[in-house]
Amino acid sequence: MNDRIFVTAHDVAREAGVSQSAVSRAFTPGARIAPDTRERILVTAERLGYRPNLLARSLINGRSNIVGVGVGDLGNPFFVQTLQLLSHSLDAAGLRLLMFPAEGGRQPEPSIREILHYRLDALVLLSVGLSSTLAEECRKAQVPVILYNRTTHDRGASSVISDNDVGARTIAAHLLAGGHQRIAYLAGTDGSSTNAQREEGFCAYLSEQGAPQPLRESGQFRMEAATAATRRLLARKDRPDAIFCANDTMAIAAINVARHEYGLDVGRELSIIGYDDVPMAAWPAFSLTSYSQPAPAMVEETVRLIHGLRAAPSSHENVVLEGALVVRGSSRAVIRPAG
Amino acid sequence: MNDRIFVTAHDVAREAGVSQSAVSRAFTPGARIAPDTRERILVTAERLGYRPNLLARSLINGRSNIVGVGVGDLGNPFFVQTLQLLSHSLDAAGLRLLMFPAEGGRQPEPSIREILHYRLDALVLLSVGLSSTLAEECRKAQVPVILYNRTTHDRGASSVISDNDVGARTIAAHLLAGGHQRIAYLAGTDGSSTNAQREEGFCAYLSEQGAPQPLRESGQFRMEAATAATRRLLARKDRPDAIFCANDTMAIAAINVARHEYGLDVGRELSIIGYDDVPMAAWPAFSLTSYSQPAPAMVEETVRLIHGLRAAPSSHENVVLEGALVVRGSSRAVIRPAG
DNA sequence: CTGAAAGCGCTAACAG
DNA sequence: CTGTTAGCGCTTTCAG
Repeated sequence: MNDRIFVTAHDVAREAGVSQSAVSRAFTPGARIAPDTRERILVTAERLGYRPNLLARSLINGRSNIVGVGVGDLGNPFFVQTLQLLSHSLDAAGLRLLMFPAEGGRQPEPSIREILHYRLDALVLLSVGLSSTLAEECRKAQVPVILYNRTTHDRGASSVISDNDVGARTIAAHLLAGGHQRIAYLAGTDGSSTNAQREEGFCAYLSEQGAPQPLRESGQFRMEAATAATRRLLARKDRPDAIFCANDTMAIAAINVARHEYGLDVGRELSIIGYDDVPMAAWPAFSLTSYSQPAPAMVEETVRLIHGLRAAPSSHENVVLEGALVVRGSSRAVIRPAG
Repeated sequence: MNDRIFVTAHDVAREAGVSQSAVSRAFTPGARIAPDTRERILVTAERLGYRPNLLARSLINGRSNIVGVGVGDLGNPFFVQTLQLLSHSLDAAGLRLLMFPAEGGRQPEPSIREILHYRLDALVLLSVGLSSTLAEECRKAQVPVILYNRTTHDRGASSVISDNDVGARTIAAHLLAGGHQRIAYLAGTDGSSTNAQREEGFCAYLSEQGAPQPLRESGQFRMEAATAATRRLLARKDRPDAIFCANDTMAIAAINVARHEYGLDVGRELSIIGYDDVPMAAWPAFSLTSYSQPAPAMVEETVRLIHGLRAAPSSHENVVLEGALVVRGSSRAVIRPAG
């Protein structure tokens, strides 16, 4: 089955007149080897087109230098941005990114079970839920898990999120300050910690301020569902004057519907607020008020966690970072003059 | 260095009272093994939390089942879409996707040289140029290369593109039919085959029809550069009445500038046409006329090529698919009545 | 500083 | 059908 087409350390050793272990040492950073021997070996290796087989290396030290990344919805620019940042950070840290599609948070799909068979240094789930069976599999396989933009009660899994409670409360305060009377909440995926925290914080703040509870529709964090949900909201007789969307993707969908289907002046007749502050939110076409999640810092923390977990695979840590409200044209900041 | 924390086939064998090779066979699809023996082994393995080490397996059959994917700019939705499709297709084919960041097409960056040390089944470059040194490295490492949305004269590399010449000519015809007088071309990255083909086809058609050559600015296929380039075009005294942008990302940038900085009525005062037909192009906020590249078919072809190349690593193939013009509101289809 | 030798965990003949 | 035996290509003691 093996075609013996690859150049191996043996080939180089024979050609350079040294032992195979000398070749290995020449390619190992801290190894004891005479500078000129090393040089000779490297030259020979270059000439033969030799590359150390990382698979074999990983087999020995039990570490692949590969990080698995489960990605749910790439339709969401926030995760695209995160993936971009993460790929660069991991790359800089000498780690490889093995990506696999991961829908929903139900059963761990076959691919992820498969992926665990590599000796992953860590598994990062980008806004993908961690089922308890998957958590168990990872524990068995000694693969540390890091949830990104999600948390879990499962001990043993780490997580990196921003403070959704503070974010949601800040948005609620902003809307009340703007004098909005009929506020709606466009929810994300039910059962996700992200939606739960944002919804709870939002409702709690309104309640504390004596404001009525918001109308509620679910957009599943996705554009299509959010489009339908917004239509339902705007078709009501008691049409809301503000919609807090649990992420920017849904907020963009809401703007599209409000502006192009209902001809509403977004920012005056209807305030729309998102969450994430994706690059698109700043485009003049949307000018979306949004609560910014610090993606670069979140990714940095993720990579820091990965390094820590490589040393202590069974430890875990839950990181919460601060975000910030970015007010733009899609929301009214002050109370509109009567009439 | 090795902590011996993983359960191995030996452990399972001892526990189940069989040989280690029996365990191997239990996990190999077509292997000759008694059903009940297999069952017993699988149960024991499950209990101990055993997983075959794919690294070791790959070491033997010289094939990692991993496909490397070089990604340049994830700011471009077309590549996000492609990455999404590709991750699913590869997954369905039982292949893993090892992603790495790859800027420009100059020197092969360290990470990609590193990645080659895995026994990749193939290397897919998403709109990333293939330098001749990298091509050489891949040839030496026996890793077949597939360029996606790019071509190269380098023999040995395969490619999957859509017919840029036809696409560009179709757009030119559409603009001429709309009676446009001062046409501009917003170019992509200089030196990329993609831009070269689109520009040549576009200019050739105009020339053949006796129309003047277009104004030209470069937007490097990116939003920021395209924004600046559009400003330069629209600041001219002889402002163009149509801009063909070499991709949708630049077209969106152009629309933003035209509409929000110059207050132009896009589609009437100024026609803007893109290329790729990304999902966003269909949003009412943009309603962008664009030439659709068949991403699903292109990805399908890519995966088909990967399979073929696994069998015959040194062969290669260049695939060209057909696209289609999608006319929307950002361009005028018929000649505007005089006055 | 260097070579010989013993594996890492697994698959693939080879006998039985 | 199953156990034994060689390795895959590399790193890492252990002698020298």
